[in-house]
Formats: sequence, C-alpha cells, structure tokens
Amino acid sequence: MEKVTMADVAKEAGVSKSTVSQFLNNRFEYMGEKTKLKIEEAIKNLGYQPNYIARSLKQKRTSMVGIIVANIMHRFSTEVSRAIEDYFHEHGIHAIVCNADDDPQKEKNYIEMLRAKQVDGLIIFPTGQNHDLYKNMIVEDYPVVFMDRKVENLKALSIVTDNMQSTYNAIVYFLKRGHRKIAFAVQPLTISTRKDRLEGYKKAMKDEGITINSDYIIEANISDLKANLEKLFSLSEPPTALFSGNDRVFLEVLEFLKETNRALGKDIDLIVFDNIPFAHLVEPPITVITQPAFEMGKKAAELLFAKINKTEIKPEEIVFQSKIMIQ
Amino acid sequence: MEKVTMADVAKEAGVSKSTVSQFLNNRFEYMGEKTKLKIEEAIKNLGYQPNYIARSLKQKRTSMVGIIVANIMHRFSTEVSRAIEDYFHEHGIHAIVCNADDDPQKEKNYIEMLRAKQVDGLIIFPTGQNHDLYKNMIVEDYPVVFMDRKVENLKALSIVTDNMQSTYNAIVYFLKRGHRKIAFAVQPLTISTRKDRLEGYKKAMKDEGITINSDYIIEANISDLKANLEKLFSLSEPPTALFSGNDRVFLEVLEFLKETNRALGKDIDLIVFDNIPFAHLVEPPITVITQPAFEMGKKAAELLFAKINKTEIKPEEIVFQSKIMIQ
DNA sequence: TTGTAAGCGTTATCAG
DNA sequence: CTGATAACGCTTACAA
Repeated sequence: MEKVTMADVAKEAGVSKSTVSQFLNNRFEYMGEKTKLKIEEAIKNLGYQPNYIARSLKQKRTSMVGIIVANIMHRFSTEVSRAIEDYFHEHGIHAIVCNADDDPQKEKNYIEMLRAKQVDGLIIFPTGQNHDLYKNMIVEDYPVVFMDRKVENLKALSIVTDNMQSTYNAIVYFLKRGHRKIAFAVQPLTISTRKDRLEGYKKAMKDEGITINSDYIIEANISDLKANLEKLFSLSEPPTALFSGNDRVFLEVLEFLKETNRALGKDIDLIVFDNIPFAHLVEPPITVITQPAFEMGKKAAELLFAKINKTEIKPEEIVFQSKIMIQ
Repeated sequence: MEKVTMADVAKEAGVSKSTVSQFLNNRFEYMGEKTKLKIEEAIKNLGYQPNYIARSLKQKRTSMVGIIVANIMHRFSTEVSRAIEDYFHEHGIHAIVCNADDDPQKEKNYIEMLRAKQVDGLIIFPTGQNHDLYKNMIVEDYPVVFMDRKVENLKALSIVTDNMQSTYNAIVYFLKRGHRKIAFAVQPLTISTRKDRLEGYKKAMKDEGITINSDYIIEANISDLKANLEKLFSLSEPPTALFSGNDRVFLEVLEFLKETNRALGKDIDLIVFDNIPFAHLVEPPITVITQPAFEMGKKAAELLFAKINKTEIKPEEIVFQSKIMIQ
C-alpha cells in the first residue's frame, strides 16, 4: 500500500519528522540512543520505505545518470555500459541505459526525457544528428560525456579510440601477409568512427602504393549488405581479404559466406573492427580489433562523476588505443 | 542551468502557474487562444523543461517500471527486456533494466532501490532467494510479474516455459537419433528452470528404459565446468551427446571442445537450451531449444501494465511452449 | 539533542 | 476561461 510516510514513523516513534530524517541520513552525532531505537522500531513496525522522489525534489539530485547508446546490439555498447554501471554503482548512483537504435529522433526523445527526469548527468553515444541539443548541454554546462563518436565542431568531453590508426595498422597487417585485393565493408558514413576507419584503410593502401579500387569499398545498410557482397564476390577479380567495419557488418558477412558456401580462411581472410565474443571459437579464428571497452567506460564514468560533483574539467577528447588481436 | 520553472513561465506569459500546468497537460478545452500562444512563446523564450520529479511526487506515479534480470549475459534476458521496453515505450512508460548478476543480495538492493524510486511496477527474473521480499510485494498487491523462473510457495503472476517437457522432447530426439550415452550439463540447481530441465532429462531416459548414469550429469558453476567436462570425457565410456542447460554452459562447452581438439558433430552431438544468436553459423549447426522470448516479454508487459492500471488479474502461472530448432 | 517551518516544482480543487 | 491555494514527502536552517 506504500502509504506509510515519514510523518507516520515520526508519530509512531513519538518524535518529529526532522529527527527521523536525520536518522535516515545517518546523522547520529547528536542523537539519543533511545531515540534511535524508537525510530528503528517504528520503521520496522510500519514497514516504512523512504520516498526517493520526494528526496530528489528537495535535494535537486536524483542519483541517477543516463546512458544513451546508439545501438545496443553492438557488443561494444553493452560492455561500455556495464563498466559505467559498475563504477556508478560503487558510488551509489544508478545508471539507466536507453537505446537510440541509431535514430536521431529517438535520441532526442531520450535526452529530453532523461533530463526531464532530472538525471544528474548523461553519457551519450551520439548519433551525431542532434547538434543543437548537444550544444545546448555544453552551453548550459550540463554534465555530459560523449562516447565512441566525435561530435563535430563542438568543444566537448569525449572518449574515443584511434579508429583511423588501428584500421591503418590492420590493413598493413593484411598487406604484410601478402594480400593485395583488400575489400572494406562499412555502414553509411554518417558517424565519425566509420569515416575514420575508411580513412585508415585508404591511407594504408596509398602508403603502400596500392591504387584503391572503388569496387572494393562497400558502404551500405545492414539490410543491403548481402546484395553488395554478392556483387563484390562476382567481380572478375574478387578480393582475397575483407575488413568488416563493425560487428553487425561482420555477422552479415559470416552469414553471406555460409549461405554461398564460401570458407573463411580459404576463400577469404577477415578482420573485424569490434569485440566479437566468440571470435576465438570460429574456425579458423578471426582477427579482430578490440577497443578497451571496459577502460573507456570507466573513464567516462569517472569524468562524468567528477563533473557532477562540480569539478572543473576541460572539454578535451580522450583517445584510447585499440589492439589487433591476431587469434 | 535548468533553473527555469513553471513559475517563471507563468510570470513571463502573464498568467498563473495553474494555467501553465493546464497547457502542459493538454487541457485546452477552456483555454483562450491568446493565452495558449503567450504560454507557448514564454516556454520557448525561457527554454523551459518540465520537472518530472515534481510531477511524479504529486501524481504518485513515475511512468517508470523496473526490470530486474537475474543475469544480463543470457541472451534470453536481453530479448525479453527489449520486448518489454518496446511495449512500455508505446504506452509512454520508461523501463529501466537492472542486472542482479545471480546475486540475491544485489536483487534485494535493486528491488528496494527501485521501489524507493517509486517505479510503478516491477518485472523480475527472480534469483529465488528473496522469498520474503517477493511475498511482501504480493501481500501489498504491488504490481509485479515474475519471469522465467517460478517462485516457490507463492501465488504470483508469473511467465514461464515448459522447461521439463521441452527438455524431455529434446532428449527423446537424441535417443531417436541413436544416442544412448547422453550427458547433461547444468549450473547449480538453485532455480526452477534448471531443476525442471534436469527432471525432463531424467524422465525421458527412464521412459525409454535407459538407466541413468550419474557420471553423465554435471552440475557445476561456470568456472568449474571445464574441469567437470574433462572428467566426463575421460570416462571409459564417454558420452556421445551432450545437453547444455543454457547458453552460458554452452559457451564453456564450446571452448572446452576447441581447447581439447574435439570436433562438434564428430566427437559429440550437442543440444542447447537457449537462443544462441549464431547457432546457425557454427559448423555443423547446433540444435537449440528456443523460448519465445519476445512473446513472453510482451505478455509480461501487458499484464504488468494492466495491474498498474488497477485491473484485477488473478495470480496465475502462464506457460509458454519452447521449440526445438533442428538446424 | 530535538522540533518548527519553509520550501523543492508540480498538480488538483475549487472559487472567481 | 483563469487564478489562489493547498497538498505530495522529504530536507534543512534555525530555534528551542
């Protein structure tokens, strides 16, 4: 029934509301032992549960932060989220995760909803399409940390990886292994990570003196990917290696290979940008570029926590290094 | 700065707070067109955002529900959660997911925290170890739906699958394919699903007149699983088939097989209880028992929503059927 | 050491 | 059609 309030406890214990409040907030310093016991008992008898909503209204903080992930189907997002949750959990703050589903409109809704719910801060994997919203938060000095993707033309606190450099390295690795016909598959270039990865690919090819064959570059939605792969492999000179821009792309590639009876490692070599949980279980094992999701999440959480607590933090871009895992 | 309140808007628009409140809640019926415009403009000028916390305090509902999953690493949990979120999203309610990590203490914390935050209802994948807490909610008639696991000795609304029967069927399927030495691996029997699955296994074996070899039954924590598998396969008569009690177990089995150079389909046949996203990508494909996660989530959400809206619902157990997917 | 009273930003009631 | 005014359940000066 949940109707029992602090006033009820106070009455039952024969003290005032403020005393009960003190008790609940562990301000025992000046509290009589008997008072303490009386209150304790009253609480137990009535089954009293404090109402955090009321507390939040007064204190102007909710002890909640929001995480808005661009797409929860990416393993990377869930790993980062777990790290953030763990950190905040240790600090008595609850992190709530929302999935924007790569949809700027949904992202907007969530940002507004969470702010209306008065969350103390936000960690956002931005879709990149809500520039004004992002900017407002910065201008208002609302605690926010951007994750994974850069926001253009904005001095904001953000955590990213060296997408370009690590892709560069991966391509160089392919080249060292003798590959010359290297293809690259990525989702539409709407966000910085994808652009940077493609940049890395192109740069590596150029630096090694290989002319880029635009037929080898697939830029397509997940739903169109297989059709594009079909075309790619029907070329008179199909590629011998393929770089998958992320884990979603990779799964499509894997299905495509299976459906068309092509064998991994024999018909095509693969590198994937992302943490694939079962990469080492596939035969032959797949080479992946892994981002330090846990560390990134932790760092984001630390920074947000500091910001929430009014620490001055300059809006820099923090770059983590990815690693090529040759399995 | 987020300081602009309804009072500010009221002043700016030259009306009273109540009028602004009406406006915000779309109660235009008796509102003058000019007033409407004035308020609209004031809101825009000041960049006013309503404070849901204050609203919730007054209305005694937060438009939030909580989902407490036993372990978010199970694919099943995330699928169910997505379904629940989708349903509530359509009804203007925000679902927040918490991960109890199979830890009854964490579960308790989350239940208490979420209730303190005044969520309108709860969907719980119970660890099973917080009987009193569960009972309290039922007694108080707090809106709660249990998912996946039965709570013992409690008349509660819960959504489960026919764990016993579908395991039975799977084992019969193994037997039909000629297997006689069938092993069964499961995590500790602390929850109903695991017990029921083991029951199904035993029953099928008995019904087919096969004596159960207790060496073929592994009941162990994830961390001890490989050691147990090692023992299992070192038996003078190792099994020819293995039933994995869930997806976590399955991953361990897969790793074990790989590490010990055993081949799926050749050295051992496998059935997994759970939705494995890449089951069809493994070679040879793995047979899985899938539960209708989406439908189950949707049903749970519907029931909770009804309860929240004071509909009388009798505390029954709703059983969904799983399906064997022979890939 | 404990009590009083004034908010926090809304919504609800009812009068104007 | 609009405006006072009183809640909602808690925290927090300040008073006693």
